[in-house]
Amino acid sequence: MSSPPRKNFLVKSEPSEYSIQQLQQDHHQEWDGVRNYTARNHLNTMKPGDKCFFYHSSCKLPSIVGTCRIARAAQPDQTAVNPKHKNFDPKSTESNRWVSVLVEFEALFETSITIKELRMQATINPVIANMSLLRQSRLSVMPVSDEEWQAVLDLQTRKEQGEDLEQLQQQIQTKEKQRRTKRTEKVAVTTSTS
DNA sequence: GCCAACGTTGGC
DNA sequence: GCCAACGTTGGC
Repeated sequence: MSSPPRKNFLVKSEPSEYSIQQLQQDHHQEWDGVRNYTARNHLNTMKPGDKCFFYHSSCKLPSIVGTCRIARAAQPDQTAVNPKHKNFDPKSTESNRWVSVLVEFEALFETSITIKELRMQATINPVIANMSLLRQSRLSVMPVSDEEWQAVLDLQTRKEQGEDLEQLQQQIQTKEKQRRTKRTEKVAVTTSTS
């Protein structure tokens, strides 16, 4: 019996709250405190072995900074029904509606991929452009397709090998601008000679 | 600190 | 079920 195909996700955390460096030290961490239905639904689809990009949000350089694995499927989020916990949800005390998963450290990227780089790449790569991270900026737990997963890893490898992802994009933009200018000039000439 | 893009709440 | 008001997220 073969195991179901691995799925990919992206989880966000403010590094001032909980960073990937902290996860690297802890090895495992209960991913609790998610209080959004869409994000929760994604938590519920997670299975042990699934992979996640770890994203640092609300910081100097918002970036995909590494990866982690799902170590345990979703179970009721105990912090939601604990009145003393900062993530206590008063409306959850009767029937806890929130869940948490257990994540396990996998890798810290040598070079992070910033949201800025992703947005630049999005203009030339439709796979990147379609990522939930760019389309639903407020979602904290989201699926990542195999294609998207690979595209980000490819970017990461290229950056690690010294390629300037923003520089490349600027060159392309300059070329496009030149093409547009040429076209405009051509039109201008055609118009003036007619 | 600003603001856009949402998600949630509650009156009707 | 609609929608206005309000709250939150997160990039900049």
